[in-house]
Amino acid sequence: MRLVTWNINSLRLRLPLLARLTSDLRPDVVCLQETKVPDPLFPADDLRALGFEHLHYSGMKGYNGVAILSRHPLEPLSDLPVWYEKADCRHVAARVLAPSGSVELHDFYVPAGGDEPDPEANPKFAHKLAFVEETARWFANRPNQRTILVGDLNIAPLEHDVWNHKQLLKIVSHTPPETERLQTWIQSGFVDAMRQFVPPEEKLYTWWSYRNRDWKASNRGRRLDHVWVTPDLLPELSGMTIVAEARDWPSPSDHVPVVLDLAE
DNA sequence: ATGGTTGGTATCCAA
Repeated sequence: MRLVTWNINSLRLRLPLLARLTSDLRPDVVCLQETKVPDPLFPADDLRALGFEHLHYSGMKGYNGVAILSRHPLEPLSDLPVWYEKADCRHVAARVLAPSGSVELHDFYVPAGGDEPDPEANPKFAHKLAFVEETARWFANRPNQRTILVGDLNIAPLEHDVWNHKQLLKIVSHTPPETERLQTWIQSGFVDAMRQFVPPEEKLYTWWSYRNRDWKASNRGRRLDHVWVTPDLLPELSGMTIVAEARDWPSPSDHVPVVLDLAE
């Protein structure tokens, strides 16, 4: 099974890029974040035309929004918590009935957290910290088996998940309060699937800001997008690819797709 | 220290 996670930053605007990704890589399942489309306007017909017959999504006007697109049948998980008492379309989950064995799949879009890394002064940062605490607690209190958690978690946890560790310690996405909480979350039952393929001492990015004139030349990236799996799935992992060239596609997202291959 | 760009929606907010 080939799984992709991608913060697409407007699904409707980037449907042609999703079509390109689909024809280039033939994913079985695609998890999207920042779809920015309310459910009644979700482009389901376009996605079915790309081969994704099974769709599960949660979107709202203007912001956020997550979606799972699948060639295999989905059984949505309908009783998910409302994180931070805000129904703001940051989490969907479903059981994927793949021929190689079904898996439980969670697709997250964690709050970005604003600019000021102080929960007292910045309510967005307080929201982000609380969101990660709540999700960590929830996963710690349930059995996690054959489960995959993906998404834009908006935190780069390791030193080499950012272009300059020391400089970014005070920048939201790489501050200790965030990386510590992410650590607690992953320890609720997961392992970092991307780092199974690339050692922690190697730089690894999935996002490059729009604000750099030449993203490739400056290469000031961060690994904000993640793929976690429960340890029982480790023997089935067969490959991981960051589709960095997508950052140069016409009208790109600032995030690039991450591909995980699981054995047939 | 500052500003740089993009998308959705409405002329500003969020990232």
